[in-house]
Amino acid sequence: MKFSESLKKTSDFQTVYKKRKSKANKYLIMYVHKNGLNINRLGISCSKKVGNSVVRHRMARLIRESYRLHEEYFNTGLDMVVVVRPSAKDIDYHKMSSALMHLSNLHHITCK
RNA sequence: UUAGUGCGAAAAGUGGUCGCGUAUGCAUUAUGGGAUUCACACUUGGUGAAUUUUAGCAUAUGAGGAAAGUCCGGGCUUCGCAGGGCAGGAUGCCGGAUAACGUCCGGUGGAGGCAACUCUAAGGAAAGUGCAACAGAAAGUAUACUACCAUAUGUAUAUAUGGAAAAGGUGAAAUGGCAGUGUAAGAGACUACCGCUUAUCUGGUAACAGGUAAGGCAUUGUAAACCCCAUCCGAAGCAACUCAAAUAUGGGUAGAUACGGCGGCCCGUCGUUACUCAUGGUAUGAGGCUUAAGACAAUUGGCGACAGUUGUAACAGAUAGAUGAUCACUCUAGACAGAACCCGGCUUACUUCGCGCUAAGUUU
RNA sequence: GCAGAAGUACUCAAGUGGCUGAAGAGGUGCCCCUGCUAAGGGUAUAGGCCGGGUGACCGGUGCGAGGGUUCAAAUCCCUCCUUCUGCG
Repeated sequence: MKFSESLKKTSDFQTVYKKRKSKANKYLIMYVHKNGLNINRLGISCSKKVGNSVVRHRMARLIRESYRLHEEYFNTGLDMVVVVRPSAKDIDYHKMSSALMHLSNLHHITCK
């Protein structure tokens, strides 16, 4: 990913959560927080309620792939945390991608 | 064909486009990629040159049979260590395999199944201690409620004394089983068969099996109760541990009344520098990290687990954690499920296929 | 990844082989108190699930699940499941 990194520290996750700026739909919850840098940082959270390790890993891959293919549409300077909800465990890439872009539009962080 | 039982194999495939980890190579002052223009051959597209822009590009390779549960065993690392014992824990028919095991293989006894076959914590209760509720006369030193027999009293019922432990009843379990002899009634009191115990013979490495003789039945069950006997075990775990080590702490040297804050200014007061050494081992980085008691094939030995020899290919190694997305085609339409130091097992989850064997039915 | 603990009525829980037919507390039901409610006091039955009975009640099963040892298991042993905790 050219303009982005992953969000790694637990404290980074906590700062994003504490802003309490969240939007949600049936499959995902998204938290957004301005980080003051010129890159985006993406964090993915997927609890054990969603499924076993194979399912959780697949969810993370789908979100990362959808973000990568739509990367140029996003504004820069953002920390994002995407939480996967249990109803998302059976969906395919197209639904996941549309769900992610839907939340991004709700947050007004896309530039096109 | 149906039902069952044992063993083995695989874990969708092919191609295009975009994307990720690792290794190697070439680059990081024009090598490679992208874009534009021109030329060549020309169906998409390819090759060469120039300009411009960018930091990468090319090749190879990349999750499992259970990677899972963490139930056992071992390697490895650190700590401890002259040697031994106690405590604690584990195992427990016999023989073997193995680095080791609670695993595996081959046997013995027992249990289940018509059978193929499967299961089996299977040492010791005459070393000692504990426990056995309720019921029952009595639960381990045995004992006598009903009922039986004899004698005495008595018409009889019944009462007292004695005999005996077969029948009834209780219980999970009642002091060998069954038949006969015997007797007042009975009893291993005696006899045959079976069981048990002891001694002994034969076969077997052994567990054990088979036979002979004697005893005359004592010696209930429980050791997944304590325990006894035999064998084994030091503890912790890659978040182990090793190396480098910012900051910090302490010391030394240099430097200067320099700079900043308080203040109108001076005085005063507070804070601040550079280099170097030591301590300690945090943030962070690197190692540990993948070639190993390894896999596959052939062959030799062995009933087998397995061992020996030869040959072949030798590439996951991430660190908030890499295998994905999408399009097309094919088929049987794809279950359970993701490495985290590494191996050997066990257990659990689960899809499909093949082969052998057993029973019943049908056909020839 | 490694190491450890727990699971019993609706809730908190006692119970370490046998009168558990499951103690105790909270909660629930009824009554008193009050004009009404809360608080307080008194009292009673059943305790989950299945089957039978008009009913009182009766039978079976049940201590996370499944096996085993034992005459007998919530308790002892084994294998799974779920929840929680610690280690940077």
